[in-house]
Amino acid sequence: MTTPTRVPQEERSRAMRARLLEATVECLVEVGFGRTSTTLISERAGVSRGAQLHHFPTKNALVVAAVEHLTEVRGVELAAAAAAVPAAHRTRDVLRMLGDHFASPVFTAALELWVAARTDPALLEAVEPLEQKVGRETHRMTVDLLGADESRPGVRELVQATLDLVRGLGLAATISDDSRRRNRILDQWARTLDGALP
Amino acid sequence: MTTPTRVPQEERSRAMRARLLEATVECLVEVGFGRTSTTLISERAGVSRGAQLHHFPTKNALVVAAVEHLTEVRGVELAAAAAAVPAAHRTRDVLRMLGDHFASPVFTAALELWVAARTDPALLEAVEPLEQKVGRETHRMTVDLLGADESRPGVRELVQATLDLVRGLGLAATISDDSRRRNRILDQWARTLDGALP
DNA sequence: CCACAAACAGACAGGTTTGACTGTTTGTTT
DNA sequence: AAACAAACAGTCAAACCTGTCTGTTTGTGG
Repeated sequence: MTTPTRVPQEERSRAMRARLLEATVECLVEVGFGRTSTTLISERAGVSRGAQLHHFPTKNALVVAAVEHLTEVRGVELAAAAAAVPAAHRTRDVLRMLGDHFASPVFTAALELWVAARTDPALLEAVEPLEQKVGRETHRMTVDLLGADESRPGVRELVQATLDLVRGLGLAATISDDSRRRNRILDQWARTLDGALP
Repeated sequence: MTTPTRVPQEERSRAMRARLLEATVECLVEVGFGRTSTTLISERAGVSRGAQLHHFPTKNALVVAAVEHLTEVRGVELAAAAAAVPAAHRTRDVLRMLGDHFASPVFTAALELWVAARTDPALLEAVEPLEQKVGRETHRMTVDLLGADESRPGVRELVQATLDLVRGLGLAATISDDSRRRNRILDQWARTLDGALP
């Protein structure tokens, strides 16, 4: 008796793909790349194996698409976080924001892909350019937020160091998330940076 | 007619285990944790599957032993590198030494285990304490090499930041090893550190 | 020299994973 | 409405991985 709600193919397809990509990222975070099987993903997404194979013929196709999706999400989250940084205590708060992002699940998922890609040429091909893109964008954003003058010698390197630092902190956070330690370090880094930059 | 060279059991056993552990680490570096199978390890080590299972009944036993072995190696390599740092340009050379270590294959292997351990309780139990130990030792060594005075406020955090920075640089190096970029960043950080520390 | 235990070798079963394949439903187009 | 294509469902074979098991060799203690 239910009216067979008509749903256009394109939308169905898009929803299905989105669910699969979301599930893939969730699996990466929760069980890691190694144990993330296509079966697990389809179960988690509530999608039949047939449908999954229809949209993503191989596991690699699915994972690569997930990489792209994740890059999108990371960009959006970063931009949102950047917009929320207040004007006062600029440096400190910018660093804390970066530290938080690089300790979040999206970064964890990216890390899993990053490490997996190291020994998987097909995956590397997808991961490397996107990661570079995110890296460049993050760098530009950070320079912007800090109001740093990159024409001065050493400034560019300090910003890069800052980003590599939060990456290192993010890595440490995946095993033992000690946000107090992280913030202490970042606060001190902020003071040092303020002394060295302008 | 060859004299059947008599080799005591203990030595044979030790050599066999060493070969297996070496092969395990090599596999971690070359194919990653995910694709590292017990079969692959035994092939690579030139050890029969039976012998392998005799010395390490389960895969986990083997990997855990490899973690311990790797920790040993990391400690030795770090100590050796530390001893080789010259007296002049202290800070710069110490940082470059750390940067090199965290971009070396031993770190790559440790990274694979680190990431895998995040979602593998049994592995985490073995990795976490050893990693903390290495972390503490590295910290102490760095403080020593830099002649830093940790009683001053902020100094401890700066040393921690330095170590997290090289960790982040090491992570970046696993995909695109750009040692020039790394050294530029570290050199600048050395200058900043020299200005901030004493 | 003999009995015993450790070290070693290789086959085998149970379980997973992947992607191919066949068949069914649903939307679109004419 | 009919023909067609896309979306979806579920089964299956091949490959692989792990750990058990049986059998053989080699060193060691009596």
